[in-house]
Amino acid sequence: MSTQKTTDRLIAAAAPIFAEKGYRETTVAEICEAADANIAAVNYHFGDKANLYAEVWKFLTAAAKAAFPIPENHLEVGAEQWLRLFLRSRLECIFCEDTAGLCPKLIFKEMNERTPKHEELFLSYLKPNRIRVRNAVHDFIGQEIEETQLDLLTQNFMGVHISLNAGYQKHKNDPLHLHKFSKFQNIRPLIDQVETFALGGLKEVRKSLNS
Amino acid sequence: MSTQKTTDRLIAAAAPIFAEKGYRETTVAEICEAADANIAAVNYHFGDKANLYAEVWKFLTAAAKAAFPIPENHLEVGAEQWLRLFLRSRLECIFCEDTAGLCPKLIFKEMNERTPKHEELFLSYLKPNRIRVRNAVHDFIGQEIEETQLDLLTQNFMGVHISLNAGYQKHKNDPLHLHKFSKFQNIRPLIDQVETFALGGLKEVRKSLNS
DNA sequence: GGCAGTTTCAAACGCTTATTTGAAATAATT
DNA sequence: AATTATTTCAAATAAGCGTTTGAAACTGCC
Repeated sequence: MSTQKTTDRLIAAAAPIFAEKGYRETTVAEICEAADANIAAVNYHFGDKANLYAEVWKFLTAAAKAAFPIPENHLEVGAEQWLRLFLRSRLECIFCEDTAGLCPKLIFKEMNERTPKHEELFLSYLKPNRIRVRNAVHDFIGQEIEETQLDLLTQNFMGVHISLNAGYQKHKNDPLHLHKFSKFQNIRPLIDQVETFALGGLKEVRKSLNS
Repeated sequence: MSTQKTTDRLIAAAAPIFAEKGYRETTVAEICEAADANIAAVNYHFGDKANLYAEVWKFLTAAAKAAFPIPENHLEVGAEQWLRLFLRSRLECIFCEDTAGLCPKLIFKEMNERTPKHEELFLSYLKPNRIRVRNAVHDFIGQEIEETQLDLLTQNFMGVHISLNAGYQKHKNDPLHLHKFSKFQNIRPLIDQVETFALGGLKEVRKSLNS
């Protein structure tokens, strides 16, 4: 039995389970078992399962932010540099194997599950970041561009790390070899390559908008 | 009451529901109601819910393939051209609004749900395509490249349409404006832009591998 | 030590949902 | 028309799971 308080044990135990299986497929029974707590502990301490889930989000997003910090926006370092920093930060987080690494997994699971807290989590944790990226992309393009086209481009840029996360998560039955991205391999050149791809895409679009 | 056979009505009714809500959140009760069939119809005709789900996959992947056909592989048209055709085919399918358009939605839902048929569906419908893309990307790069790097690049390329699909599916609470990609808008320039992004990324990586 | 407040516990409740059942209705076959 | 096979039906079954409950154990305070 750990010396932590029960609430902390529950959050810590729930995090990897929610990140692995998503909200719906995770049972409070298994969380309580993993936390060495009684079946009623979740409801007693958090009211219900959904509130615990929201606490896990708070916990993991904070962990990820602390582990891979980046400038608040692109104004100080410039659009291109900030986009690079953003992408690298996300990629390192995806491939890291400690608590912070659970954050992308959790987000990925939430992406196509409609949990009771979806709206709230989305607005609190995802939307602000997305707007920052959009602004940086806008600045990077540096010229007139349709709203829709800018949104599309932002989605494409974000998609680079999002889909990589997705592919990485399912490594067990991936037909390719993404599971080789492990701590046993030097991921630097891989991250470099992804950066090249993403920025290359942005540049090509910028170029096409000029002509 | 339709004149179709009950099995066909069940598949046709189940397709949009599974595509919208995923396997787990879909109940056989609502499928039967939508198909104007009795609650026991699914088990009688398909054995269980999972088998009906597999039939829906068969049905929708066939519909998508028929609606947006592409050459079997890149050997006839060349790697770059085939990759363009592949991407366009996928994008048009994502944005189309009839039955074929349900296929990407279904795939998207399956992506992070572990349904009883996951392995089987993955091997039958997803893996072969992925290998074709990988081969085309390999050819496009046209030089020595690490296995892992090639897989990564393939994932990046695939990710362009996958994440776009993801973003499009959740248009309702998307903080940006992806929901504007509707039939009321001319999607041609948007598809062009995505193509520019994806191919631009590939070219930049190819260039970097040369140096 | 005694007491109030807090936390833990095992059992039970209530709800949802996939599946089964056995009879009734319908279709096919002779 | 009669018999058999197939399909439909409403009700029942069974299992999973979030939540509640009320008693027991524990903690801090006087």
